[in-house]
This record gives sequence, structure tokens and C-alpha cells, in this order.
Amino acid sequence: MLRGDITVAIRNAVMTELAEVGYGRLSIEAVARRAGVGKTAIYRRWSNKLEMVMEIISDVAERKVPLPDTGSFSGDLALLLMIVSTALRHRMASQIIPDLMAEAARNPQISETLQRALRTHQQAVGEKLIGQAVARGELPDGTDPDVAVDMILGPLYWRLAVARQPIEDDYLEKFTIAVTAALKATG
Amino acid sequence: MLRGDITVAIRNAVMTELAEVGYGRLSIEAVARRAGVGKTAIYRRWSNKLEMVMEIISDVAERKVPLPDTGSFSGDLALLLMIVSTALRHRMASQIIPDLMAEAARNPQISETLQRALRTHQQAVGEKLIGQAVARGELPDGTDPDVAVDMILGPLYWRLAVARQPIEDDYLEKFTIAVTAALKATG
DNA sequence: CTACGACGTAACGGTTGCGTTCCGCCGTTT
DNA sequence: AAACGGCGGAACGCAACCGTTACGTCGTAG
Repeated sequence: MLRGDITVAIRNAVMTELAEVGYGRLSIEAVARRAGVGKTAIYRRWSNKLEMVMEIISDVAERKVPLPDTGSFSGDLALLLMIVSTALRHRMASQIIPDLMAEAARNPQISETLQRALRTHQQAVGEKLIGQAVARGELPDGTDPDVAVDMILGPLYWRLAVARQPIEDDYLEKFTIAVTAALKATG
Repeated sequence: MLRGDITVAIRNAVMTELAEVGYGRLSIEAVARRAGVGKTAIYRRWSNKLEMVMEIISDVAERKVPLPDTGSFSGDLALLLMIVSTALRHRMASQIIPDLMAEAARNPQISETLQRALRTHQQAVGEKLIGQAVARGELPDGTDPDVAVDMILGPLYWRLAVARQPIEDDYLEKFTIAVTAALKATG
């Protein structure tokens, strides 16, 4: 039986290496070195780098994000923005996600894995968020959840993961107001 | 004197390699191979990979984007969205930019170069766009150009370069309306 | 107490790329 | 005609990593 503590050490090492050097430069030897294990322990579990990273990433990505339900759209939105912006400020997310996204542009298997992880997931959040708001009459009937997700996640991702500018205290507040107005206007 | 046609061949090869394998896996030997050139021709021009890529990227990025000035904010915005979305649909942009962005998270020199290229530039566009609109009374006085740029570029970048979903015919139209409403609301 | 199996270490041959050097070719300059 | 210099090609020694194998250790299950 494979030892669980070794598996955990490897998983952690992979995440750290991913954040530090990215998928392209990640090497099995470096992972083994960092995890303090032999290469053999890794090859006993996965047959190559791609398989290893995909399995580990899928696992991490499948952890459920709590669907916001505060009773009002502006409350839901504010909460969602808080959750996402906090997540994106962590090294794990802000380094690994853009890196894998760039990699996904070249590797169909990575692309597919991330699509499942991100789209399925965050799309579900968007649909619930918008659905609730429409049901409550806070947003017009025809509001497109797809556009809404772009309007909500896009700017945050851009600012935190791409432009890498800090967000000031009142940014999320301003942003909540702006997004609400934007979505009301598209109906 | 270094031969100009050789330099051009190398520059093109670098861009193509960047799009195909990314910065991390880009090798001088592959560039030379693709350009049909000896490695010596490359080392005669740049002393290493980073210097080479940075010089070439800076050069490309510094090409001016025409500042929109159609006479109305919605016209300016629609034009800007058109320009950016067209650019982001090209392989050159949609592969290279996310890749270098991810790389910039690790390499300060790349980060700095891209900051100059992107921020200075697109921030200037944003400030002009918003400034004109405010001057015309189309947007409220306190409109933050910084937030505006996030609201405009973020969703487009997210959808085209990250989520890699297509944009439908009426998407930009809907989006223009949404952004206008959003910015009016933040004043 | 024995057998099993996962472990770390070390080494294997092979590949790729680094940055450098030397060579002979060839067009341009003088 | 001769000198110069950029060129491609080939090879250098070095380093990293690939995926695999052999070996000896050690904890645990039987």
C-alpha cells in the first residue's frame, strides 16, 4: 500500500513548484527533491508529469466554493467578490491559475481539465446568483448569466492576476454598485 | 554590420516560438532552427534568452494603439471594444500575452517590461476615453479611470484569453450598454 | 519471525539546451 | 586584389532532467 504521508508531501511539493517555476519548468526531480522523497515514489503513483499535475490540480479545484445566499443580490455579490478577491490574492491562485491557463492554450488535456474545474463550477455560482436575483425581481428577466459572470470575474481577475494592482478599501464597494447597474441595464 | 534580414527572421521566429511553446520552453536553439540561422547570429545580437525576448516584445508592444475619438462615449467604447476583441482573438495576442503575464509573476524584469507596455499604454487610452466622456458630461465627474479600465478590459480578457469562449454577435453591444450603465453608477 | 512491499539512494544511457569556439564561405569595402 | 566581417555549421564541455533499474533498509501484516 502506498504511504499516505508521502503522497501528501508530493502533492504539496507539486503545488509549491507550480507556483514557483510554473508547469513548463516543473521537473519530477525537483518535486522529489522538495518533497524529500525518491523519484521512484512519484513514478509509483503517476506515470508522467502531465498525469501527476492534472490529478493533483483536479483534486484541489474540485473543492466546493460555498454558493452565496445572503437574501439580497447586492449581499450575494459583495460576498462573492470578497471570496474571489481573497482567493486571488493568495500566491497559490495568483501564480498557478494564470500559468495553467496559459499552458491550457497549448495543451488540450490541461485545457479540458481546467474547463471542468473553472467553468462548471463558477458558472454554477453565476447561474445561482443571477437566478436568485431574477426570482426576487432584483434583476430583469432576460439577464444573461454568462455575461454576468464575465462582468463580475473579469475585472477582478484582470486587476489581481493580470495587472497585479492592489485593490483599495472602497474598490469592491464601488465595483459592486457598478456591476449591479451594469446587469440591470442589460435586461 | 549585422544583416537586417537575419534580424527580422530571428524576431519572427521568436514570436512564433513564444506563441507555440511559451517563454519557459523557448530555447535559443529552436529559435535558430526556425529562423534558419546559426546560433552565432543570435548571440551576436543578444547575450541571452531573457534579453532577446524582452527587446523583441518591447518593440512589438510599443506600437501605438489608436486612441478612439468618435465624438461620443458609446461610440468610443464600441470602437475600443472592437479593437481589443479583435486583437485578443489573434493567436499572437491570446497565446503570448497570458504566457508572459504568468511568467511576469516570477520574473521582475519581465513584469517591469510588461507593466510599461500594458499599463502606461492602455491606462492612457482609458484616461483619454473617460476624460473625454466626463468633459462631454456623459459620465459623472468623479469617474475613476482605473476602475473603468478594469470594467472594460477585464471581462473581454477573461472571456477571450482565459475562459476562451467565443463572443456572439450581440455580445459587444450588450456589453457596451452594461459598461456605460456601470460607469454612470459609480460617479 | 518471516515475507512483503514501499521506501530512498544511486546509477544508468539518452536527450536537450546552454554559451562558447573555431572553421571556411562569401559579399562588401577599400 | 586583399582585408574585413557577418554568416552557417559543427563541435565543445557542462548541466539538467528524462524514465528505468538494482539494491539495501525498514515497518508492518501475517
